[in-house]
This record gives sequence, structure tokens and C-alpha cells, in this order.
Amino acid sequence: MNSKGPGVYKPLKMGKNVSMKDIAGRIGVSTALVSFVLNGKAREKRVGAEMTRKILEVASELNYMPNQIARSLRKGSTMTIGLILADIANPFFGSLARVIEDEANKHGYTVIVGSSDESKTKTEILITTLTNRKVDGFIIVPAEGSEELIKGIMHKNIPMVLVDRFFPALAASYVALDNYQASYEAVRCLIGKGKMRIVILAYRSSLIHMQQRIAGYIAAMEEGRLHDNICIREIRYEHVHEDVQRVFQELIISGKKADALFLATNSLSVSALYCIKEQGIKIPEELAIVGFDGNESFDFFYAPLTYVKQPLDEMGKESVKILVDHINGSKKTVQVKLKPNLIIRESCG
Amino acid sequence: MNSKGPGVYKPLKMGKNVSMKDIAGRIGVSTALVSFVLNGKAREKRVGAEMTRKILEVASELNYMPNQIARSLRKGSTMTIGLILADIANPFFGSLARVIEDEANKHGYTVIVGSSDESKTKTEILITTLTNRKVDGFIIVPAEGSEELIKGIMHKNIPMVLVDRFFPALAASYVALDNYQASYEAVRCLIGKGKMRIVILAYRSSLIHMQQRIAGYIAAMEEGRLHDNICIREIRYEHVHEDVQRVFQELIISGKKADALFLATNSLSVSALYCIKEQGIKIPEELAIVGFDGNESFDFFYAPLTYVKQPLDEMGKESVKILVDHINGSKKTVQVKLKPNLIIRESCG
DNA sequence: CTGAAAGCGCTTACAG
DNA sequence: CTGAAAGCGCTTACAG
Repeated sequence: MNSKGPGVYKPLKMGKNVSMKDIAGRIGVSTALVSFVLNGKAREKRVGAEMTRKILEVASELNYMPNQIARSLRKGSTMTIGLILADIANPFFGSLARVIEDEANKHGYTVIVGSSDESKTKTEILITTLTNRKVDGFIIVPAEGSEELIKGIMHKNIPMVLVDRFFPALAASYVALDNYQASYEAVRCLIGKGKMRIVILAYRSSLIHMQQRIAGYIAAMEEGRLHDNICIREIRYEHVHEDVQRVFQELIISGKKADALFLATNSLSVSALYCIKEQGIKIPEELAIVGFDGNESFDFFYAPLTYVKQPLDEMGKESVKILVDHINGSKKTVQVKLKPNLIIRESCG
Repeated sequence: MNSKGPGVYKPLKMGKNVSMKDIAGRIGVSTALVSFVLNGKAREKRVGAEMTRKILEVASELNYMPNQIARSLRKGSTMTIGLILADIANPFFGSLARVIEDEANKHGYTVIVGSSDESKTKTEILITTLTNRKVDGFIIVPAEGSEELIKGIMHKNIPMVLVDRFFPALAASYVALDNYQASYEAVRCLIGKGKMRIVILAYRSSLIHMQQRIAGYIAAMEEGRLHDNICIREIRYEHVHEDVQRVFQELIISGKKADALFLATNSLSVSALYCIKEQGIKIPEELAIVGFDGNESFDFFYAPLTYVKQPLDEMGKESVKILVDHINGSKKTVQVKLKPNLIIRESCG
């Protein structure tokens, strides 16, 4: 058979996907009809029952699959959410991403994830890429220094929710832990165990979540009349292990200047655990510790870690819910602070 | 100023993104010119230097950003890769996803990730969604029972690479560990330590990677003249902890029927560690163990785990490289088996 | 050599 | 009530 020859049916070009045009062509109607029927608007648009049946039949026969790209271009909506976080390989963010993925799917959205590595430059590239791909909205764990980039998204009126951190000066919706409270409770717990020389290990960052964790630490220390013992050590994100090792050397190994350590993030906790193991430090006798964010390692450490648990599920679900509301037109800024949960075990003494 | 009134410039509608048409309209040229210049084809298409300058200037002035959706529709290429894995919250897959993300970005691709939970149904939904979104190619960690779905992708001539597992009957490209060898070496190591009653804990799965791990175990046992001691316990993915506990009860706690355990996956290893901790079993004296895939927990367990390490980096990079080749037209099926690396520590005795 | 026109595959406002 | 025609924002084959 000559593929260019006349035939009852228009032959389908090899390798080409079947489109509404193909279905319409076979039946001899406009693509509009096909679109109505395939989108379940047959009734609404008063398409006859027989025609509806026929269109459905041919669509199924040709194994029609809608082209979401064409649909997106026409509708101006991609049913896609851009998720920017620090690092998908970090179990904390991996788990958060999973909750967001599932929740977004429930609402019919597909998620595109990108890792910023806490870098402003990478964040900018991700925002540009995802904006050009016309995501319907953003869920972002903002990196330090990205405030202007976040503002840019707001100016463009692209729906957005910040997660884990936020910028106090921006009227953006966010879902975050009450970090001040979390830190305060953690340090109170150490003080309650009789610890006096409590050091906080935090990242060197102006981001609010870190500042609040430090503020909670300071508040608890002052309340415990330990003002003179306040000792804050800031770690560089790009040199975690190196810096943590130096702090251990200074405060614990050579100096015995600390009797307790509060680790302000998950990765700092893990890094500290490696130091403790390397140096053979006895927990909690020589040093009491409290970590941040759950982690399997915390359970298997010989002295299971006391840690601040974040409600990841709630965080993920809430952020998707708020974002979808924004996408659906809600202009209301929603700022949620989640309650922390201190899991007390052996490591704090 | 009346927005409909005459003016030197066409006023831009509020909230609307600026398009090539807007730029073209301001200057009084066709969008074709604009497209050429903005895509760096000014030279090639012989657009005058002055015109090029003007277009670039206006584009920057209006803060033009290309609409990737329109571009995709027209070009038939989205510069997007669909990644389907078991669960992004699992650190093994999270780390793999991260390598793939970075590598894909280097080649100009954006990655859309989806978690199948090892379910055929979820896999099917993900494949359909991503196909309709016109991803340029797939990287898939196939779930059990998904062979027909994978075949479907091949029939549509959509570029694809399988990772971690594959189907021996399909001529699809893949990158996977040499699981037979990995398992063989792990069990040989246990035998070398004088263990005789070595049990393998594996998932109940017909997938090749699991079958190969079991086959490697059997081969090592037979070579060690331990044929009669071969003991394979299969765990249901949906009831991991329950099944693992039952096995521990039967083989170790009540029976002392095993002196060593080979855990055939990362999640089985973690589950077993929880049982060991709960029951206070002494490792390696009462029971020697070897796990699969690196994991921070393995380091912090009181007897650091001996485990089979997968070359994740290589796996991710190689799979992207092969996929990009396929997208660029290569029809050559590439099947890569990666060498395992046994990390020997205290847990194996 | 240059640039207007067609078309990717949809959806929906609008004319009849 | 019905369905043909316009248009989303690009790229590129093709006519002049």
C-alpha cells in the first residue's frame, strides 16, 4: 500500500504520535469536538451520544495520549511544581521531597526537584530554568543570600511557598519549624541534666532558621543563669568536617571546655558523631549531646541521640496545600510555625 | 495614558510575560529575526550588526525570558529527563538521584523524579504522566512486574536506560552492579571467617538483581561445601520489619540456627540492625553480618558493618551519558555491569 | 541573502 | 445549540 495513496483513513505517519487531528480526521469532525469529548465535556457541550461513543472508540483504537506540552502552552498552566531544596541526597530533604511529591500528585501536579547546595548562584539558575519551564508554583528551601531572588518571584506573581526557612522582611507564605522554641527546649533539657558548659554548633548563616536556633540557645542559657558560658561556634557549610574537627580539638580534646554540645542541624549532628567516634569520646559521661532532625544513625549510635524532631509530614503536606491555594488564586499570605518535638534518649545524660 | 491609545510603543499587558512578539513589535521586525538573534544565530542567518544590537538591547530592557513550553512544542524536544526510582526518601536512591540531577544539568537537561514504591501500578502512572509531558528520555529503576511497561517505552522508541536492575529478555540499555559477583564475594568473606550457617535475607522478588544476589550466595555456599546449609529467607517489601523480625525469631533467637547473616539490600540491612539492637544480639560473636549499600548507620553501629558498596557515582553518570547518546540518535544498546567493592569491617567477625 | 508565513497540538471564545 | 477558526509562543522551511 502506497502511504501517499488514497484510502478510507488518513494513514498515520510512522513514529508520529497520534493527535486529536488524527482522530478528528478519521471521523470527519473538528478537533474541537474531539477535545470536548476527551475532556469529559461532551454533556456540557451537547455533543451527541453516538458521536461521543465514536470519538472515544477511535481514540482508544489509535491509543491516543494527550500532549501535555501543547495543552500547557494553550492553557497557560503546566500542572507542575518546582521544588528547590539544599540537597536531595540529604535524607532530611529526601524525605521532605517524598512527602511533597505524594501530596502534589494527589492534587494532580508533577514535581521538578533541584538541589541548590545552599548556593545563591545555583538557586538563581534553578529559578530561571523552572520559571522558563512555566512551573505553576514554587516550593523553596531558600539558601542564604537568596532574598532578592525570592522577591523576584513574588514580583512576577508566581505562586510560592517557602519551607524550613523564610525571610522575616518578606510577606511570603512559609511553613517552618518554631526553631527558637526547638532550640530553647533542647538546651533547657541539657541544663536540666546539670550541664553548665553547653556549646552550640551552628552553620555560619544569616538565615532566620539558624539565627532562631542560636537565639533559643541564648535564651535558655540566660534563663539558666549561664550567660557567661554562652559559647557559639559557627561552621562553614563548605567545610563542615574540617571545622567541626577543629572545634572538637579546641573545646573538648585539648581543653575540656564543654560538657555538652547542641548540634543545630542534621548534617552537623552526623559530622559530630564521626568526630566522637574517631576520638573515642564517651557519651554522655564526658560529653552530653543533643542533635537535630531524626536520622537512622541517631538510633544506632551506641548512646542513642536525643534530638529535635521536625514534623516532616506536616511540613510537606502543609506547604503543598498552601501552594495549591495560591495557584488557585488565593492572595492570602499564610505563615505556619510548626511545633518541635524533643525526643529524649541517652545521649543527653 | 489610555492603554488602548496610540503610542510609540505597544503597551505591554499587565501580568503578561514578554514574548518575542513584543520585542519584534517594538522594533518593527518579524519574530523570526528576534528568534535568530536570541538563539545566537545572528551570524549564521546574516542579521546585520546594528539590528542584532537593537534586538539584544530591547530584549534585555523588557527582561525577556524564553517560554520553554512553546519552544518544546515547536522543537519536539523538552530537554527533560524522567527519572523513576523506588523511593526518593531512601538515601541510596536519593544519592543516585543527586548524581543524575547534576550530570543531566551539565548536559542541559532538567530531571523530573517520581517514586514507584516498587509498585507496577505507580510505575505505569508515572510513565504515562512523563510520556505525556514529553520527556526526551527515561532513566528507570524498574519495579517487579514492570517488564511490559518497559517494553512499551521501547516500542514507542523513547530513549531509555535502566538502572540498578534490568530484564534479561529485553534489549534495553542498562547500568547495574554485578550483583552475582557482589554477593559471591560477600559470602566468601563470611566463609573465610569460619562461618558455616550463613543465611541470606532477600526481598521476595523475581527481579534480576535480587535473583543474582541469591545466585551469588548459592555459588559461594556450594564452593564452600556448605550446600546443605543454604538457607534463603524472602521478605515482603510491604512488610519488611514484620518479616525480618519473624526470621530473627525463628533462626536466631529461638533456634540459633544461623551464625551469619547476609543482608541483600540497604533497607533490609537497616531493618536487621533494628532487630539486632532490640534483641541485644552480640555482633559479631553471636552473629556475623554483611550488609548492602553504604549508609551512615553502618558506620555508627557499635560493630561497624562490613558491606557491599555500589559505585553510585559511576552508576548515575554512566546512565545519563548513555541516555544522552540515545537521545542524540544512538541506536546502540549499551549494557554496563559495575564492579562491586566489599568494605570489610568488624561486623563480619 | 532576508523575512513573512506556516505549524507544533492543543483549548475555547465566538460567529453562525 | 454547534463547530470552525483563532491563538498560546516559539522555530524553521521556504518563497521572494
